[in-house]
Amino acid sequence: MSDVAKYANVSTATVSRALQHPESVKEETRQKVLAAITALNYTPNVLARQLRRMETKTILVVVPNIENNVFSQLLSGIDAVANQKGYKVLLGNINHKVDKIYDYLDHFRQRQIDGMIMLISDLSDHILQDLANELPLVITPDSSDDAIVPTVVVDNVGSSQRATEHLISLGHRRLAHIAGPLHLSSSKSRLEGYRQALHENGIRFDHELVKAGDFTIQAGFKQMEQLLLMEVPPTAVFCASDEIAMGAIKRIKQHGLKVPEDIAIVGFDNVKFSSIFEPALTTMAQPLEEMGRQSMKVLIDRMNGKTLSKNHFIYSADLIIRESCGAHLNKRE
Amino acid sequence: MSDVAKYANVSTATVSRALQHPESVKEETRQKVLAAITALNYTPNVLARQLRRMETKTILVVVPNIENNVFSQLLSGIDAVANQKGYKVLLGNINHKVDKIYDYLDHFRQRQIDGMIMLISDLSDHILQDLANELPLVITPDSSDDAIVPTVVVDNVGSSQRATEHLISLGHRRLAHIAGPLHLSSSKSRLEGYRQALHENGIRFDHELVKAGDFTIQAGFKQMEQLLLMEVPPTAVFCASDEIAMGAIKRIKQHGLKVPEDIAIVGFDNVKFSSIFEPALTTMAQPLEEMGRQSMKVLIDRMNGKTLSKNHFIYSADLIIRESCGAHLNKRE
DNA sequence: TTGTACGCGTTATCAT
DNA sequence: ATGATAACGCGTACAA
Repeated sequence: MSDVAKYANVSTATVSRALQHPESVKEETRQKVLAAITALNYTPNVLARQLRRMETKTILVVVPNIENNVFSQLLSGIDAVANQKGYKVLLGNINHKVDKIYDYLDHFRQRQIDGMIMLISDLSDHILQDLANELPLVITPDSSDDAIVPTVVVDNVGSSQRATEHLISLGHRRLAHIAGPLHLSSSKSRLEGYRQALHENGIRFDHELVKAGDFTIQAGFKQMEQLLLMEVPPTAVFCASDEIAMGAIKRIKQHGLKVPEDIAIVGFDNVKFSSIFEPALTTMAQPLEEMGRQSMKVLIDRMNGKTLSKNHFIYSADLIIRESCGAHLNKRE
Repeated sequence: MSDVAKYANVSTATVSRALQHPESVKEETRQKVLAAITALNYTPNVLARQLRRMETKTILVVVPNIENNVFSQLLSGIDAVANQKGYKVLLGNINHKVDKIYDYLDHFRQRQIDGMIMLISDLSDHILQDLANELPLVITPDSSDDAIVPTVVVDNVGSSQRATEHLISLGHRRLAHIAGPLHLSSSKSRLEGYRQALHENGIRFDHELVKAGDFTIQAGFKQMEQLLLMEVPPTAVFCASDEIAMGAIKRIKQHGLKVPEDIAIVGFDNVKFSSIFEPALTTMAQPLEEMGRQSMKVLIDRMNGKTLSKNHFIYSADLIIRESCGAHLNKRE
């Protein structure tokens, strides 16, 4: 930079200004500086700038597992607006080991990041709160409703209620639910939506018909097995994720039954493969990429010190009717 | 840091030494410093350290599209060893827009990254070469064989040959190939493997039986359509990716034919969903996570200035036999 | 073994 | 509108 200054016959301060606050510099000198810069092929040292400004223009995204399509879609949205706004995104794949979050927290303590988006909610509320007091933080897509931390979520209760009601409208009265890990609030909310749908339609809630595991294919397979063992198995199952739904369907087929003829299924997420699965999954589509974008936008506002009028952004999921629910067949009476 | 120094009655230099070169400091003073550090709850400012050392301990991973399971698996492996070795990984999702790579190159010019792993090979060889001269660079999993840049790849030719030979061994003589984008060397190599398998088994290579698109389900669907239109359609298809295979199978079913009875299919990648697809995909499994790990290891060596005896690391893919190839049925004669 | 002092490349403050 | 200078926090050459 001092070379540039010399070459342009100005001080380093002016060079800096020409780049940072072009309006505060005479057009003529600005041109001189610019010329010098290209002549010497100078690029600013961002490290020094960061040290001076105490900011990194970098955010950290903590993700439970990149290989899950849900998270990669969110990540994709986050990355898109981050780039557009000049932020870099640091990947924090904790691979389901919650403890690893603490390692990443050091990044912040050492001022290596300006903010953070968490794609996981396993942390207790007060830890999150402490964190949020220290640095700009946004949580998505799973968060308890009463969090004071800004969140971007889908209306899990309402969406699940609609999914369940769709099955009810198809004539089902004996509906099961395969939930995700019940310590996650999204799982709890989806269960709650299922329960409300039953309630409003005068169907008794039965504990036996609710199984919980994690969000994987394997869990769906295993929980469905339990359901099939019942004296009177359900005629429809609302699954808390598409992967669960796929696992469940696989198990049903193995049992010699058909989906949706014998048992109807609705999933959640609208994961990429849900449309080519057989039968194609009826599912609740979360606008994941959009939610990722919004998370980043909220975070940026936060980092810029804007006090937001709104802290929680709630999206609604779309019911995508395909084959696994049986809506395309004759309705039952 | 100066606070720590004061608290411990030493100079800042000693504090620094106590942390960087513990052996060059008396045990007693080291303890004093450590005590002061915990007492004041001091954490070093990494930015300043980086400025001083001119290194960031950060690498950039350029990925064509995070939502693709192949890349997220690689990323997962990269991230794992990066963390372990104290590196941060910056995500560069270019979303198939090759031009965006140039934006990321600025990160390097501005010394924001120490090295780079590219999960894409669309760049011409000499651009890559130029890049590699400027900074540590590793390319995976798609790269031309003659690249001077370090690469971590799968043996595409050999693997594809084995995949094709598997179909031949099942009695097929009229085999088609649906390739990926032919400007990618991995696509070219897979086509070459297919060709060699035919050649070595005395089967004439027929241009008509080779279709190319990209690696997506949609492409597989579309290319299979062409194949089905032929007067004598193939009895087996080797697909350059699992997604292509899924699309192709979908089209075949729509046509009223069965897989593998009427047409046998082999895919490539062993993507997560390939095992629950119906029929379950026979495919070539790349050790993607391991390849990601290896890429990061090679990059670290590079960044440490080690001259590697070996620049190209070639993994072999495993043939995973499931249902889509028909091996579980009676063999044809 | 430890302290002094400089420099890494910027940017902000204060003068001019 | 511009220049001189201090400061960001650390690591290291040199001196002691």
